[in-house]
Amino acid sequence: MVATKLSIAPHPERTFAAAAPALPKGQQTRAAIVDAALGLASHIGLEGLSIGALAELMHMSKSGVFSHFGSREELQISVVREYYHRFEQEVFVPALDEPRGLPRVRALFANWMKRVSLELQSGCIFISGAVEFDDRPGPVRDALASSVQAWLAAFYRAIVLARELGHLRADTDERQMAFEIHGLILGLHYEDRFLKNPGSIERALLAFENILQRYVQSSDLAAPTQR
Amino acid sequence: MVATKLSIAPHPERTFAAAAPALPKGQQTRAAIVDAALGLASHIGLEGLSIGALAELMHMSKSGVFSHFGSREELQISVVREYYHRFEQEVFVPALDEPRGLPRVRALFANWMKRVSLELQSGCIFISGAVEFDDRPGPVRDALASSVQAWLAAFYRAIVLARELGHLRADTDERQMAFEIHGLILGLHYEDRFLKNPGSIERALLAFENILQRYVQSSDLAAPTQR
DNA sequence: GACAAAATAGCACGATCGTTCGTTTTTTGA
DNA sequence: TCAAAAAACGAACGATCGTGCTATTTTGTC
Repeated sequence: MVATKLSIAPHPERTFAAAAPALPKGQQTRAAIVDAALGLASHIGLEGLSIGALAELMHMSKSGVFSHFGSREELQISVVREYYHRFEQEVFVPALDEPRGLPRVRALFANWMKRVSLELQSGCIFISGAVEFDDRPGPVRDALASSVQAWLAAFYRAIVLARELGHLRADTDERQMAFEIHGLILGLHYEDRFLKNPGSIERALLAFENILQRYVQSSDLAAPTQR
Repeated sequence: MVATKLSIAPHPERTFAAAAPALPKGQQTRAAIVDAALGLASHIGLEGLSIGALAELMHMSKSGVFSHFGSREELQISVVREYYHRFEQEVFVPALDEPRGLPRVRALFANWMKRVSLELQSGCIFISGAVEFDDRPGPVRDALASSVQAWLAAFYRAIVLARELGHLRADTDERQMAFEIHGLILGLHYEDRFLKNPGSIERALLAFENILQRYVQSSDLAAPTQR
């Protein structure tokens, strides 16, 4: 069985429209709005997203922006979906080039780190959104949570594969390992972005190697990526 | 022997009990407002704090609440300070009863976990606040960041002490160890509170033991707390 | 119990928010 | 080219926000 895509299903109707790039004007500006909204939400959060500020940024009227979504919630959901799509393309897809098992786990983590490192200047809506919506049920929370779960499940599956291939110790608890790596990413985001602690990236990389040392078969401990 | 004043009340009493040393009425209601605001901010965040909602909760007028602080910012700062004070009393102070070194590090972590576990139902403003204010300079951010830094520095010092006492390996990187433990707490908060993943507390406890195993002198690896 | 001071209430302000509605402009397809 | 459809605009709404005023009530002190 081949892992092709993360399990979440984005826009099914978009797949066959790729041939003609002549998108209708509406979809075109809608995409531009979502793009701008994504940049805005990265800095001030999904809750901080305001249609007025977005309209000003787009040189449009409030109602012009609004009409593309019908509600603020729908705008937020569109932003979450777009963010997820980019995350998938930048982090998950390229790692499929690596052979299954430990190399792919390493690639997934490396891409994840690369993305988070870039986001230390703007912010990650998977993290800020989690805080904003952990107590607020609704469709935005659902979109956010299912996106994060899809990514974490993909990462988890890569770890399971690595154990099955004998790259990890047979008694490896894959959920435990995924938990520890996820925590390390969150620690990096917190300590660099909020506390402005220098050296956080290096600490996160080292923490990953430390975790690997505990779970990997000693014979298979491949050298970490050069730097 | 003359009855001496206990520094700490033997049993929790209502804040407005008659035994209080005659606080001026103003300070009294101010404290009650901060208490209510802390509860509110735990759920909806420091940014979600609104004076109107707070007034309704207190059965007071908006201006009555407002006059105690002079600005919303001052209210937020007061909440941060109160939260820090409680954190210090519940997590840091009790751990001083444990002997220096590894036992104290264990106690600090155990108290930290106990507190976070309780907060999984409400929320931790050191975490939500970090996301809300990571990009927003100002006095609220300063109060928040210095509070967090004070706590993390205290935890770091306990680790340094443990290494100096020979409880940890001589080559222990204390900042690295503190980073890894902090990340584990953040992972617990994220996965339990937002993703509602069961078993997160157990994973966090196990992650702590895993980290300890890496840094502790093998001869000094005291048994983890019974359960 | 009187009186100054402190605490609280009541009201209104300007600003911003998401949203609705009717109109005008632009795009689209035959 | 032209009419229908889609897109964008502009103004207004009700609500909520923090905040500044001036009264009114409550408190603490002789």
